[in-house]
Amino acid sequence: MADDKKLTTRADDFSAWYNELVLRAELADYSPVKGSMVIRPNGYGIWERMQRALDDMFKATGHQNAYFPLFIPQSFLQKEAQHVEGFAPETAVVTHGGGKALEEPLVVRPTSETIIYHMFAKWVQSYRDLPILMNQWANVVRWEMRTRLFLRTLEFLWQEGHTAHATHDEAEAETRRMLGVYREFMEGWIAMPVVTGQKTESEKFAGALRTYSCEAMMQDNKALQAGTSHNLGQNFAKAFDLKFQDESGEMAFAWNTSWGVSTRMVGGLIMTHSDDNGLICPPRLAPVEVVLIPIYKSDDEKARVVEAAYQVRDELAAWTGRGATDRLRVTVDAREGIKPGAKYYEHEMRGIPLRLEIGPKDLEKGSVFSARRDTRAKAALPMAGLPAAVAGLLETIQADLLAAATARREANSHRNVTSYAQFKEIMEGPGGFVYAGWNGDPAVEAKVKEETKATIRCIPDPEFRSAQAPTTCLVTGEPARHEVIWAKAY
RNA sequence: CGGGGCGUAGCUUAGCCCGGUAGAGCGCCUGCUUCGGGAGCAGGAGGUCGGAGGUUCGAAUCCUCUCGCCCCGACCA
Repeated sequence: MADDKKLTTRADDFSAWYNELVLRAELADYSPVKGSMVIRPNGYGIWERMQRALDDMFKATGHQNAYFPLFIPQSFLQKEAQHVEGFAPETAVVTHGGGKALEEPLVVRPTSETIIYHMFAKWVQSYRDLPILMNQWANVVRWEMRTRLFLRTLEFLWQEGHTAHATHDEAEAETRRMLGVYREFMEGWIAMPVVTGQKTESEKFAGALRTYSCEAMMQDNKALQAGTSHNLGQNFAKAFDLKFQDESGEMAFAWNTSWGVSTRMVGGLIMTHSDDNGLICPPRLAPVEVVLIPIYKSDDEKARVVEAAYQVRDELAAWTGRGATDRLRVTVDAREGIKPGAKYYEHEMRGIPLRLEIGPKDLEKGSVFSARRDTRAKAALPMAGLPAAVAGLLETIQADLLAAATARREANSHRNVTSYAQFKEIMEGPGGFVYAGWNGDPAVEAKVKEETKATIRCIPDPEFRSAQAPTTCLVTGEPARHEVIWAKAY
């Protein structure tokens, strides 16, 4: 068997495995422009399902979609000091249009705070105009030096929520609410467990008061920041003159929040679940949940089996037990000239959660043969009541993926690390999340990053903290101000 | 931008050191036999050897320049 049919294994070279998987599962491909990628239908289908689920959740929490322009006057970016410092180095700038030099260059948005709060300022006069709860689905451009399919590309797709409130507390509640929405989505749909928490000063968003994030652990034990939610305070409101008259007639600056998740989550999905045979996609996000493969020898068998396969497909697709709008997503792979085994490998590479085989023996027994993508467990399923059984199996797969990923994360989380030497050993060896005390000094973060490449991923929310809070700083031995999570990150 | 690899058919690559008819595997097309874990046989299509210049009777191969890609680092969702 030719080696080029197999992926590089995760154990051999995680990075090569990831790249090969993305290309071979036809999720994405390199484009002619360095650092940009084409998202192919298999990958875009996952993104579309992510969008739909998130969009429903945003609407359910009172947000409306809008769309703001791609081009932002360069001067806008400069109005908030932290913001320009953070983003100016990585912007693409348009200097010419229609064959002429522009009077003012236009920045291709790296994020849209500036233009959105400029517009909000036009729309808000009174406290009665607040809150504004808005979201947009858009592409943004950040001129990154080193890129990686889905994880970091020059251009990427995301959503950015932007809100304006009358009070700090309301903005803070919104910031936390949306972080919770992200967590619910990541765990419920991507089956990717996350630790939520607050970013340190050095890791927070440029221009924010506070940044919260969802941190996931990939199979190489590195952390992936999968989503962020920012309490922007009044920083942008002051920069863009976003003011309102409050109930007592006083003028006040609004309080803003912004929050975003991107196509990077597709990379997170891949690196959370997949194996050396290819993609493992959680059923709820899989464009195709079930593939049916007819198996036959003679022409006579073929006719019967293929017909039965299409009947089963129709029966599954017509089933409304999951709700009328959430039908089972099923296809039949009746291609001729390709042996069943070859089809198995192909669908496994592409991550279809459940395979059903239908052959003469199954027809005789009134059953179909099922094979799970995640565990590769196989079992016969009776034809009677098949839709409910399939739906149940898919739910089991979804739940098992989350459980397995959570168990893996916990197995690679270290909670009783008290010496810096021990910490270094972990970071040089297996890696993972290290929960430890920190004295709150940014210089310590910088030193540890320099020496081990690990950074503070977050100050975890209470539910993630250790039963016994660490009392001393991992590095200096001084009293700890926070328990933090250290890890190498993407 | 620094370090390390690499550009030969759609993909993976041999050939390069030592210049002399561009080869293989996979994939693709046609036909027959196959079909419950990557099928076999027969026939076939597919190449400006990344690009430009130079050396030479002759360059995939030697020299110079150049473009691009991947990996590692600094930066980041």
